[in-house]
Amino acid sequence: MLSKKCKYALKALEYIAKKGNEEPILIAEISEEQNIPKKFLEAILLELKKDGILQSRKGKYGGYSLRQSVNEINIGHIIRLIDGPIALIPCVSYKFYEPCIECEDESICGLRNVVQEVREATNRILSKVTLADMLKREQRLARKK
Amino acid sequence: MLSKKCKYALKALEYIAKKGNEEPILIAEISEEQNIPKKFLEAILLELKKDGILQSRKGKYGGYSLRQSVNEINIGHIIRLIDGPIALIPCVSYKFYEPCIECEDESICGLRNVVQEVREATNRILSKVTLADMLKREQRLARKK
DNA sequence: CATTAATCTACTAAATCGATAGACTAACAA
DNA sequence: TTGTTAGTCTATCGATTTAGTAGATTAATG
Repeated sequence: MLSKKCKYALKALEYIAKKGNEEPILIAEISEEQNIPKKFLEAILLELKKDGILQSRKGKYGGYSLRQSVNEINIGHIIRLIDGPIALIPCVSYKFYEPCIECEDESICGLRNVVQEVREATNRILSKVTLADMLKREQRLARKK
Repeated sequence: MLSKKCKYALKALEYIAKKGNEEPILIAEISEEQNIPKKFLEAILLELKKDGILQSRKGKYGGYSLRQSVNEINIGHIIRLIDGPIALIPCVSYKFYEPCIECEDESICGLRNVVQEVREATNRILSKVTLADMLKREQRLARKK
């Protein structure tokens, strides 16, 4: 399950993306509009900045804005950044690979074999979806109503 | 990520399945052979029993055995039983559905739309894989080596 | 230099995870 | 009918993670 932190991150990114890139947006504004605890949001935005997704300016007329384009920002990447591995077991994860302690020989592990398939399927989807896509989906869904 | 508990559950089931269904198997034996803390394993097997997957007998010649056939025991079901939802957000889960508090209208949520796709893909795989399949995969992988 | 707004450090409450201890109960056998 | 065996139930515990708060600090602007 995605953590609240991760959902907050995605909502904040959506909010910033929707407002366009003219001028920086205040943490306080995002916090109020999206109902995210301000102090918590600060930490989240900072993480996104450190990863190069956002940029910020201090002081008056300061705030946050996108550093990457909405087409570059990948949803799977955000999830991994905030929540860590998406894979169900670490021994099938590319980005967070770790051998299972309990497993003597992962090359013959049946569970690993199954979970690897799940991982591939998940990745096939997530690797393609960007922030721009998510916004498009939102518009499409709204039109359908 | 799957919890240790869940991996223990799957390993225990594999162990019981491999030994065949002649006579009940002791918690102590599974614990030693699979390196699972005994007391922890007790709780796990009990859960599997309460769900109807295992059966048990107390006292001498007692122990645990499969109640369902290896073809009936679905891996996704075990994961959901022990760890809860597999879906990345509760609002796309069939078994553990819950609306997102922060979301006003889930029918137009872009994230939900993406995660729903992931869920479908995951489910397509997991709904087909049984304990028997996992054992077969193991044998196939071992032969390939 | 005052104001504004992001950044940094530190802390806390609650929940979850992994595990353990010990009393209790059912099955069997002598 | 009593001792032994082995699963069941209740309770607790330490460590870690999650969600959130408080307050001091730093940088940009006017």
